[in-house]
Amino acid sequence: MPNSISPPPTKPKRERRKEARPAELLAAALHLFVEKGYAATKSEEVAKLAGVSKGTLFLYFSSKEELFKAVVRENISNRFTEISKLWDNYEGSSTDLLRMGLRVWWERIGSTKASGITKLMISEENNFPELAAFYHEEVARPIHTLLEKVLQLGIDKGEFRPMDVQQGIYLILAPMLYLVIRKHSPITYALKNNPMDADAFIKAQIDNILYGLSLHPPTKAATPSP
Amino acid sequence: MPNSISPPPTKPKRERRKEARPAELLAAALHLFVEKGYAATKSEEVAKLAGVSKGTLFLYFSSKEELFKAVVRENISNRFTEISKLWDNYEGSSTDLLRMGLRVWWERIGSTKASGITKLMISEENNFPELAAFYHEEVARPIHTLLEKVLQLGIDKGEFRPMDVQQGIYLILAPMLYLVIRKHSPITYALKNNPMDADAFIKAQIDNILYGLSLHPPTKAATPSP
Amino acid sequence: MPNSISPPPTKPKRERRKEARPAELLAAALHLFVEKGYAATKSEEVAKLAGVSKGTLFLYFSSKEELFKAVVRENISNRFTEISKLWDNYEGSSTDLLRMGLRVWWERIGSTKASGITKLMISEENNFPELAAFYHEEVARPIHTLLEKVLQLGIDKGEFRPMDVQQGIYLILAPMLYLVIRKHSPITYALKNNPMDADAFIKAQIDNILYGLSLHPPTKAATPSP
Amino acid sequence: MPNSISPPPTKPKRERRKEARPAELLAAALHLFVEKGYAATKSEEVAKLAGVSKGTLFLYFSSKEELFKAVVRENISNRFTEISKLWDNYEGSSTDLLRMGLRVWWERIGSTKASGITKLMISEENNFPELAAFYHEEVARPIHTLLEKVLQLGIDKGEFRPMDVQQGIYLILAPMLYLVIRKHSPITYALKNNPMDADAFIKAQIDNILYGLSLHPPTKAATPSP
DNA sequence: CATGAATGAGCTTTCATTCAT
DNA sequence: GATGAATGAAAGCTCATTCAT
Repeated sequence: MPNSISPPPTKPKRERRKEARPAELLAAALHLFVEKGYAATKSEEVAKLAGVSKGTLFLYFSSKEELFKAVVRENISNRFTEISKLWDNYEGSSTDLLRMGLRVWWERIGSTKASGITKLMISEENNFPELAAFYHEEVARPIHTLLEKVLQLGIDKGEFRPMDVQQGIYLILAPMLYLVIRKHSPITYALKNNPMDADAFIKAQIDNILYGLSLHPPTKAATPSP
Repeated sequence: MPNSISPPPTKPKRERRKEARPAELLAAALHLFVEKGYAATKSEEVAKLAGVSKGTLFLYFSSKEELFKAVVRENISNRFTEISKLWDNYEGSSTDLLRMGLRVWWERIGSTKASGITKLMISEENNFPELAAFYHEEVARPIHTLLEKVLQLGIDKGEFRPMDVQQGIYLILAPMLYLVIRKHSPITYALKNNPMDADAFIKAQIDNILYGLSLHPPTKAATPSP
Repeated sequence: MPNSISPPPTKPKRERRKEARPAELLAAALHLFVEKGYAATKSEEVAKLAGVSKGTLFLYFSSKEELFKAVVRENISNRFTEISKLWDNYEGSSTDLLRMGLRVWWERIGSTKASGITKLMISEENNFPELAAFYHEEVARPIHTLLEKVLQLGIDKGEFRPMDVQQGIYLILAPMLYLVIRKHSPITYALKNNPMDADAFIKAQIDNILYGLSLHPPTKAATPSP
Repeated sequence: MPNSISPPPTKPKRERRKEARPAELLAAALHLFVEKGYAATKSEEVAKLAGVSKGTLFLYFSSKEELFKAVVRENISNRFTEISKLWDNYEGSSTDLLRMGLRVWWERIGSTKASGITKLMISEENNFPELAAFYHEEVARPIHTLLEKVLQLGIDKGEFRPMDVQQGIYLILAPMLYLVIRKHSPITYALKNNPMDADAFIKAQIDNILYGLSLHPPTKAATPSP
């Protein structure tokens, strides 16, 4: 080591992306937290997966808890607001909005690692009440509000039957949560001979929901057309 | 506290209650595991909640892991077979069977602490693959089979429309899982101004499910009657 | 002791051997201590092997340490004094005395479990210095003294050559200790294709010792005659 | 303590000495294991004696058992092969080889802490059968083989009388083991007014052995010259 | 800034010992 | 006297966190 006479010649420029570090750590942490759970994920593993040393992790996040919180925060707000705009600006029928909306949700969030956050929150909400509150405020409530608006609009426009909107919301949320949980359940996947087909699932659920919500259910749509 | 007329019962330390211990420990463990998760529950806490010392816990369960497994097993198989008999012997219409079945499930399992097991398994399946397999075999699969039979029978009898039975099963499972998760989610409960009404939820879900499943949906049933 | 008012009424008939209990416990303890070592022997095991409960063990011995001490004491003094008489009263030649003495020692002590005590003391003397001192006083020193006398007598009688008696003692002790250690070494026994033949060993060692000790070694004796 | 002229060196906590740690820990462990036995030595003590914390110990040795094994291995194989070369390449008479060999053994191994390993193995072989097998294979057997060769050569060359070589080996091993055990027996040393003189002991033993082994024992050599 | 060796609080588990029955 | 269920101090080991380099 001391006998490297000449200084490392090739460009000390482009000082490797310092800015990227936190993002890499968050990505690694998301992956592992989702994969193994909070407690079973060792901070050293996260660092290694991010390609840095243990010490560096704590340089950017003062504790494992803070890292966890950052992971949750990171994977929630941003992506979501973007999507909700789609809903806000939609011009078509409420029926189409629901169909489109859930599909887009699945493509952009549900099918990605980010949806693992939901499972994480379910598991850890008791250990991170403050974070759960944050999640509730930033994710659960906005979704509720959004769906509420959509449903109310559909009712007002005469597309949907009059209903307890709250229950209508659950009608939509429940299957999506189910889908997310199954997606992140390796055992279920591994053991079942027929792993779940997310697209078919979503279609069937939407059909059913709309069938139930609509005043005069279009008989065709309700019948699954393979 | 003030109205404790009788003097403090001077609870005798070192009570010998060999028969009762395992059940007490399992109850305590179920409570804490559901409340805080597996990793965050310290074995000494479980012992204390069960009114015994740390050592006693290990007298009955050789390790924390074994305790966890016992908790899962204890709250599953027994209770479960009992219920599935109800379904098997049912004589009425498939529609009624579904209504009745889910209500009974809620009363006997869903609304009790035992349903916390489901949430536990979702959270910990990555850490206990072997146990997850057990759960899958003992619980998930039987439920699937049961629902499959019910749905197929309804289709054969002309009560339900022809459908992809697999998706029909999800139609039923998803809301029940959602209900269970919300039940064990203190934050959701605490924050919402309107905590969930399980009965209303179940009714609404069943109505919707049946509405979608049935050939000629009775328009009345589908309309929530407040 | 002072409060023994009435004299022991002499057997309220065959009251199942209360007197035997300590002896049984000591025997069990000796066996296990020798077999597995002090620390690796659990007091419950000792009790079980003695056919009593854990509590009973502590009824007779106030602690595991006391039990250990009792085991050592029990297996030392008694047996030994008996043997040393043989030596004291011997009338024949010193050569024969040595031959006979070691053989008897092997038969009565060396080949029995009691010799495990020696190995135990070697292992535990640091943890039980007081006991080691006792052992030294009760066993090691008397043996030394005995051998010293024998050797000195042989020298005085002109049977043995003049020598440093201390070294002469070691000449005798070393092989006997070696024999005892090997006897209690299961691994050595298990692995060797040719397990040790104690009689041959003793004979060879005595021959050698006597050959070295004697003034005019009989050339025949030195040659092993199978 | 009073004559420490220089001020307390203010030893820096948290020294980084990756290279040196294992050796320091092994030395500490050897000392304590030999001193107190395996079970009675707490891992924290070992760490403290090595000047590190408990955690550091487990950084280098995955368990107490592994530490023990490392201690045994460390103090055996290395040192041992080195010595056996001396024997292999020896050119002189078998008599001289034995004299020289045992002296060198004593200087390089017997008199050092490393010989405590032998005592350790005797004490712990029941608890570590696998390790005992290793020791047997790596140490006991090679020694046997070595001595066997030496004795057989001496016989073939006519230096030694014909004999049962196996017994001849014991003739040599027994006193050396005795010496090692006494060396590590503080009580024996403390209580005796005349602590053992290893050199005298070895000389006396060798003389005796050679006297017994040789065809025409030189009468002078047999007589101890003070 | 980055590293990774070092730390030690904290957790599981064991087992000698106690004591209600 | 016996028993064995209950106890809790003590030991091994983990891993988030620190800090010398």
